[in-house]
Amino acid sequence: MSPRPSIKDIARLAHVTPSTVSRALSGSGRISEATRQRVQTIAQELGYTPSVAARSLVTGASQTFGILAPTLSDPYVAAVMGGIETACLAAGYHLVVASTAGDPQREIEALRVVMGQQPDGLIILSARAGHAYEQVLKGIQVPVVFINSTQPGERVFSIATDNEYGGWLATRHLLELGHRRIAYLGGPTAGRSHQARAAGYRRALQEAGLRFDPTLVLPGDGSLAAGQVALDHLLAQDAAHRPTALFCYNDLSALGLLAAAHRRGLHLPGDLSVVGFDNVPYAAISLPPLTTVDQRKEELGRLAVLTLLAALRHEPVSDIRLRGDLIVRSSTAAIRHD
Amino acid sequence: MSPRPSIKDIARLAHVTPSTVSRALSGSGRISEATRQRVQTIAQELGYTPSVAARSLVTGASQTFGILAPTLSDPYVAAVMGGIETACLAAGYHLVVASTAGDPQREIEALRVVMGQQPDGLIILSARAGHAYEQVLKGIQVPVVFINSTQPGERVFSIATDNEYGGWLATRHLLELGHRRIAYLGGPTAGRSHQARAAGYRRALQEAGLRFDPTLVLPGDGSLAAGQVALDHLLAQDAAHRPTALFCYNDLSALGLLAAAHRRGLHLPGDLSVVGFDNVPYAAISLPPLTTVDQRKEELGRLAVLTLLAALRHEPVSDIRLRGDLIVRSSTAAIRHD
DNA sequence: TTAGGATGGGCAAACGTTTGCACTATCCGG
DNA sequence: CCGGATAGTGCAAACGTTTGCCCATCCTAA
Repeated sequence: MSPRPSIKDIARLAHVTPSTVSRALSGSGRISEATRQRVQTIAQELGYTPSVAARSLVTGASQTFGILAPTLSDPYVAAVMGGIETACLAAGYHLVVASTAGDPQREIEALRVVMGQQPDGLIILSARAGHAYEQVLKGIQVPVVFINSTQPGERVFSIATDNEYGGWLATRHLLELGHRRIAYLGGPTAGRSHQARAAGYRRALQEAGLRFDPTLVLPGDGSLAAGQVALDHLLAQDAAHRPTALFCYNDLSALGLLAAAHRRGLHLPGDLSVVGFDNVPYAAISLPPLTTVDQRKEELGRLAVLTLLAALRHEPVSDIRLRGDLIVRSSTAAIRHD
Repeated sequence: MSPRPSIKDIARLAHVTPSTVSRALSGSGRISEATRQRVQTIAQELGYTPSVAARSLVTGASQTFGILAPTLSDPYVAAVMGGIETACLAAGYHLVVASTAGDPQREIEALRVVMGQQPDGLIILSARAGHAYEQVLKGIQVPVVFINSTQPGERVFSIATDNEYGGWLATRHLLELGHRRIAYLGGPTAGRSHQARAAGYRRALQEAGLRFDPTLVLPGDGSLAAGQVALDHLLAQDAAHRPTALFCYNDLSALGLLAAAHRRGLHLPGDLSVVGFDNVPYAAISLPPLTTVDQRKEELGRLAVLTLLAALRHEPVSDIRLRGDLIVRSSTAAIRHD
């Protein structure tokens, strides 16, 4: 097993110096066509691949982006990663990933690990930013982009779903179907995304000339269980007062509610129209398939990479709010007039 | 924005040479306690992080594993990645990932990209191995481990779910519930995994003293649609002959069948017990929740890393077949005796 | 006192690449 | 026929680290 061929091996075989080989391979500099051909052929035959280590040592750029994510096994994260990966490959960048498991201690550790690779940029996926990052980020010289969270700092950018718009979109859809008593099942109360979605919900109601009724806002935490609890809550109300439609903070709680509704013999969307948020894979095959707001996850990832790329070229870049699309399925229907 | 501090900067401040700094930081070599302290303090203050590029250039090891996956957005891949990532971080290794999109052309490209980082090992997740990899793999000096597929070669290993066992497990569960007419909804006919699961199914039947009935094997391809088609197929048979239980190649087709069954008014598990394979996240919340064979995905990833680590230490390693667990939920029930 | 070992640290080479500079032909115009 | 531009290539330094080897210094024991 011979050691990997280096630029010197090629040089020897081609009867030129290493510098000529470098130029011939990179295409930069003035090189005769003949030499270029010869060198490239030999490189091919030897199965030469340049040493990134050596290259980045001298150029100072690693052609690598670092990714920090709470976990890789979550479908949402996975989808964003997919978008990141595709865009990176296209731009000739590599990806170094580390997961933080949501553990603040490991966040620091993961950041250290990733930075060790000297990435040219950093992408951070983290539900709750702040805290740990705040200080550490100051010591970082490369551009950073947060996905669906923000953080102040220079050379720090943000790509996020427009949650307010999404909430508005979902609610307007229900309004257009004729619903007037529309409830909102909330998410983690401290979360920005929950508040933004709630704000969109309220704006839509207001634009429709409806008064906001606080009793129609159900507490939740975005879990499956939250959906089931919420259903109990709804059924406890007397039928006359019961909302005819429900916008859920996310698909997970909406799906939990769907399952519970099914067990309780509630007919959807006849008895209740439900809209989720996220468009998780399962929403397409639930019973009934769930109307939801798609968080263009791949696009989030793609834009993050593009932002990094632009920042590296010192082009002016600004934060991006991405508007999702409403995916209408069968969990919503026009209100019954009976 | 000053350039990252190097070992030389520390050396200057500590009034020692770079070599001493290196030794003090790495803990190797004979260094006085006082010097070590001083150097480490200064390194800390400067926020020094070693240049992996320079280090791997001289040591020849990059402390990096390369991952090749068809995509990152698939939940199955994501789960395996999670296991890989955790194990890597624990071992102090980095992760460089590239996705192949299942495109043979891009597979080569991705492999080239990943190898460019000079990883110390390679993990390949690819449903269908062979083809593209066969030749390229020969030129690779580092150990390689395939997950859920195999490939001959030296320093090439394999970690795979024991599909035969899984098929046997699922079928035996149904047998223990009293079922005697048990159908199997197949997967992609060319796939090894499909054939192994089918083999397990047959072995279980045989052990129970039942004759294998080819008409109980339904063609499929592992898609949602396949499950729906399969249900039509089942309902077309006259009730007396209809199987009372069904083992599906994977959860996806099982879920497709569940949804179709629901639409057709079939009562599960009363009219039909269904077992899937994979334990996708959604299986836990389907209607009814799906009994399935768990593919210990995180464990697959973890073992892949461990195998690589062992191979790098030149310890003897062998391929691993991993046995999944049966997750009993509500889509299976004892046969009705009526 | 002195030889010998131990201890602490410096020197310099090496890893594989890139790139500014210098150098030699060759070519062109005058 | 000569001067200068230009094309093609070589030289050597530099990137940040690790590590084998050597050199002081100091301690210990005979």
